[in-house]
Amino acid sequence: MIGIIDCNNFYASCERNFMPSLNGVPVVVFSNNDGAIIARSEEAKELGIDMAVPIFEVKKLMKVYNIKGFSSNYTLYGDMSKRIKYIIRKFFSEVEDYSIDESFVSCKGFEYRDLFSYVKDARDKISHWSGVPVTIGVAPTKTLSKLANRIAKKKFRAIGVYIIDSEEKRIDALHTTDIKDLWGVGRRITVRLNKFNIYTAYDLSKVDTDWAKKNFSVVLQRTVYELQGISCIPLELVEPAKQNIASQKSFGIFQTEFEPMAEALANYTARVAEKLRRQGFVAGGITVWLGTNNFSKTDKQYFPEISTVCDVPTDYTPYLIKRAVEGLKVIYRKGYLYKRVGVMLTDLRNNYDGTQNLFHSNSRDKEIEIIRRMDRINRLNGRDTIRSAQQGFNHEWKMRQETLTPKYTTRLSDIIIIK
DNA sequence: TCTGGGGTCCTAGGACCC
DNA sequence: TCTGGGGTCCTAGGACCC
Repeated sequence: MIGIIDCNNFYASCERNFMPSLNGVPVVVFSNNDGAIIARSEEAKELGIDMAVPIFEVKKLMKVYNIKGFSSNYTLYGDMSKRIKYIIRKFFSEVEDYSIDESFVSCKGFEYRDLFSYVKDARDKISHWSGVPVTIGVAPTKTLSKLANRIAKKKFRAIGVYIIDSEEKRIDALHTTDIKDLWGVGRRITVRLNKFNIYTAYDLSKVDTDWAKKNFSVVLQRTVYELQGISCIPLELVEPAKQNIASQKSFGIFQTEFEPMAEALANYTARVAEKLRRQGFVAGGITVWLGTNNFSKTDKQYFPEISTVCDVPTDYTPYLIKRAVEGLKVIYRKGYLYKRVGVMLTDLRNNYDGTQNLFHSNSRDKEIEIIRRMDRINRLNGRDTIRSAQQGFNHEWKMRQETLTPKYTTRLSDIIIIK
């Protein structure tokens, strides 16, 4: 049996955890740049606030019902996630951290005790100790455990646990689930499946698995097997090495000129390079892209992209910034209203994999020393205390975050002392 | 006026190898 | 005049996830 532990309304619950006055009050969290809704408390859902709606469409509604809205605070959510996962490991020894707010756990070996009371106790303690309520679904496969979790949220909210442990419960869960709500079936596949008269998880569980592979893909074939109760998506207990690290952000206001965008790009590159070093990787390549506002019906659209290979795989920020800005120079055109710029470090490998380029002088040792000291100074004195000149100081492009809460758990200056 | 960001996996087709 | 078969690797694009 496999369990999925899912935090309820995670971002909204994190905000609420540090502001008890928000209990019982409708709360929403905005996407970066305060653009759209990405999390809602139960109360906000009941008031008809949908997921991914642009803020300007619900501004009125928010005012009328006094819905509290917050800019997303990923530093806070990331740290809360770490704490919750630490607690989860007190109750389950085999855990796959699946996303910021979800973990799959193995319930193998629990046949010898009362599975329900063990999971229920774990659920209550994880919720209580972390301050973020969680729900647990348990079933023979990952896909079915997701269904179980959904049922727990919809029908057994107060209990917070649902287990599919009989044929009867499996069939019932399949009948009451629409294919569009299935893990692994998105918008496109839903439309195509509907054309074959497949509307519920039950319909899909009845199709021939070879047919699913032939007409769709192995991905859908696996989903069909999993719905039938045959597990074929295993728990991944070891986190696979990252392949890419990327950063893109929308500008607070449209940009037209090269310089401010190069400045934004240099800053995003500095961020991904830090992340790269923290994880002990070097990057073999770098990709840069630009984009106009794809929602506009009247603006000219332009979404260029360029990929280059580093001379030597590296984690040296000044080099990466130089390459990124060179790339930007190639794809930038005057005359567009730009909405975002992005950068991705690709072809990641361990930094002890010391590939050397025959035609480059061996200056790597010096770079390592420089970057090590820079990271140390910035860690002690704050990010970007030492920065590349290209990163600038103006930052007129920076995203909107008008209702950002403090980084309660991670930044010294934000910790509130109660006397 | 105003619409997020960071990832992964799969597939088909082309280039290339012997 | 007539020109194979089996395989790998890479890339772009599509689809999905939270």
